[in-house]
Amino acid sequence: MMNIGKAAAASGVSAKMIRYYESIGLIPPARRTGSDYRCYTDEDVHVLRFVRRARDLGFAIEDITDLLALWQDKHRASADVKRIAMKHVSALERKIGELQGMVDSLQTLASHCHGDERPECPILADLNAPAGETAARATDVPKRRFGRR
Amino acid sequence: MMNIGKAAAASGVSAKMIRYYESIGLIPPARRTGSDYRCYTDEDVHVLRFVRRARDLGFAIEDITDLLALWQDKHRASADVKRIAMKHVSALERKIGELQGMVDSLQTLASHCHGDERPECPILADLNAPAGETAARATDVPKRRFGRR
DNA sequence: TGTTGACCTTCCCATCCTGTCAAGGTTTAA
DNA sequence: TTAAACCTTGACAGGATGGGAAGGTCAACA
Repeated sequence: MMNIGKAAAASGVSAKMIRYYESIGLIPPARRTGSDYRCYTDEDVHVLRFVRRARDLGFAIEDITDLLALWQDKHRASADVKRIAMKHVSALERKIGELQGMVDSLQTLASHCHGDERPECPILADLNAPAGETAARATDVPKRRFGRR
Repeated sequence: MMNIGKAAAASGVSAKMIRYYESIGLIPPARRTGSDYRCYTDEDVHVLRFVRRARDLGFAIEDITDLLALWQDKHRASADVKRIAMKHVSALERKIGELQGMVDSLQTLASHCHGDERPECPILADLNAPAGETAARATDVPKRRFGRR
């Protein structure tokens, strides 16, 4: 049995986030001591580490809820886990594609920019351009920018 | 001269966001009619389109502030523009690397997962693993997940 | 002229995850 | 006993965007 600070250090999840995960129901409410301190078992820490690792892999909280349930279900089908993972991989790849499209556009533009003290600049010229007439747009990706998750 | 709705349609920036950009000082306060309606010139719309395109390229509002200033500065040095753009490219590439690391880890794990009705699952086993002992971690990237920009 | 519907205004709330800070209670070690 | 190091809840911020409520304005049509 340990305090939230110990559990945070042991799991790699900050005390703040542990309380947050509890508040949104991702993890069950912690047991409390007489003075209302949360206390955690090694098993609780195990759960927190699971959550931490899943976050590091970029899973959304919602997915983690599902993964946790499967993790604790001894009769789960691995297909269910795999499906969640592969759906996430698709989302990641879509985002990578968006970002790569931005990189490509910018590099195309920058390659034509002198980058000296003169004011002429194809990068600004492109930003300037009425939609559709822009030079660099091999990869037409925009819309939602970074992950909203 | 047009209302905010027209300006939004003409620029591709929602009325909501036009007001927001004004509130944070990215664009100057719009002129108003007698009844306090904002009104915009074609030139104003031109600015909004510039902002829109820059957002599509993933630039943060802060960068766009700088780009707008350079755009309007006839004596700018193209090097200044290029520097902002390349800094942004670096940030994008770092993010791409992070996401790609997640994808690689997940695909490694998934490739060893039967994905059938049996419960054994290396994906869960990895999430389960005490930090450091995990199988898939050729690309050690995690930490900050999606773009916080 | 009156009504209707499509605009516009401001202000507040929510998202998503995380950090920081404040005010106050508890525990522990010196 | 006191000070340090914990813990508690609650509030606020941030980045960019959407949603909605309550109320004012304008244009077209009967």
